[in-house]
Amino acid sequence: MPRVSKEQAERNRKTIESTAAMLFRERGINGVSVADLMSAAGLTHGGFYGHFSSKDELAATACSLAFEQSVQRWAARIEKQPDDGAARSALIDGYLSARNLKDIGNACPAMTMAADVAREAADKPVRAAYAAGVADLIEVLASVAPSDDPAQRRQQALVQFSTMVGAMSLARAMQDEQLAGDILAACRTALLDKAGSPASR
Amino acid sequence: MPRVSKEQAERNRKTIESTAAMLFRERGINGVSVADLMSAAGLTHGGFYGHFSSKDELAATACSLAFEQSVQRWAARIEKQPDDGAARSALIDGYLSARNLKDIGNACPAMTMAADVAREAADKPVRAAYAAGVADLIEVLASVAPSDDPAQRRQQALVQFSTMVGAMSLARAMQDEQLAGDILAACRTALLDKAGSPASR
DNA sequence: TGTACATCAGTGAACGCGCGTTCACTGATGTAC
DNA sequence: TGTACATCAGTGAACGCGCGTTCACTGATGTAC
Repeated sequence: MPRVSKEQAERNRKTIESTAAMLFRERGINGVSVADLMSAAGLTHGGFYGHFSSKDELAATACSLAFEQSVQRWAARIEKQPDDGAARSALIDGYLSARNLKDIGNACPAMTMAADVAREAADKPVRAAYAAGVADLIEVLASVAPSDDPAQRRQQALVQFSTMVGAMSLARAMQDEQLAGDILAACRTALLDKAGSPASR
Repeated sequence: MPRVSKEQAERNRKTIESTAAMLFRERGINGVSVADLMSAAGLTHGGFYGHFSSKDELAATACSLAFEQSVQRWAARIEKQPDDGAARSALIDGYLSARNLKDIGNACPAMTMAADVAREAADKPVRAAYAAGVADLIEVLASVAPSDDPAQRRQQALVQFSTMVGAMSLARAMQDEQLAGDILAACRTALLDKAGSPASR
């Protein structure tokens, strides 16, 4: 059983990272023990420290990975749309969907990890990873914002992103309540109205 | 030292509740141990179970208390304003202030406790307390929303509240970063522009 | 009002448990010849 | 290519620690007379 090939070891490391990226979003960093995580990755807990020096280090790596996946998913979605207005609508619809609510493990880490990160010490590596990830997502959002002025596009992206993150945070805490659906629907309507360009609607 | 008067015991209970309402917002429910909490309240941990049957029960009570305080603070602020537009501006400015960011223990529980609550089991008492609290805050917000139609006022309140909660969640996770200030400023500008009635500006 | 005693709010040691992390060990992998 | 052996990825028991909760105890409070 022990001593696996270098290729397999590297695959195991990637599995641990992507498993962590999902579980940390679903249950929070402190809600997933190293033993839970390794078991979900099909390994035993002792091997963890052969790949990472601490759980904190993995938290930062997993956070970066989650943001990277989100950025790529957004970029792919934008590319499929005919123009910026349609791209904005697609991003908003995808973000505020009920499907996204039920699949927290793959949802936007800016929303799922905000509280975890806020309560970590300022020098913990996960904080830097989170801040960089948020900046990246905002940049993507700004790249398709309606204004012609770059500074104003960024303002629009900041507001739109805040609304999206807040709506999902609130909706998730309600869960089966009807209020969750109301929040998502109201924000979807408001953001689409404001974000849609004439060309896209 | 032991056996304190009934009045003192009741005061101790209130102290535990209000201390929990602050600490749970600051550090999260799981980030505060019963011993931490009781010590902050000037007592020892063993006495806790004379007041509450479990930490879960206190979490619900503390959550309700935090929302109650927020609702009352909002109501008091609204009463001081000449009209609904000014009231909206005052609420938005207060919510998205840097002062609020630095005083998480007294900040809006909808934002500080969202992730904690979302990860609790659906039948935990804190979830019901949170959902009820959010509904209350939204009602207050809707009572001063700009539209004449009640249904539309509620939509406006849902969107505005989502933006406020999202902006603070993101800003808090950034902390000393400049991006935190940018987010708050952008949302303040956007919400005030949209929310301000002609009478108030 | 004063005395005797039952009550019970608060104390602090102790419980079982799960956490992050360490470490001696195992045996397939990778390498030297 | 085949053999001998060093390496090291993964295992699982063990560590110290802090958690939520329990409980025997203490002594001021509250009450019966």
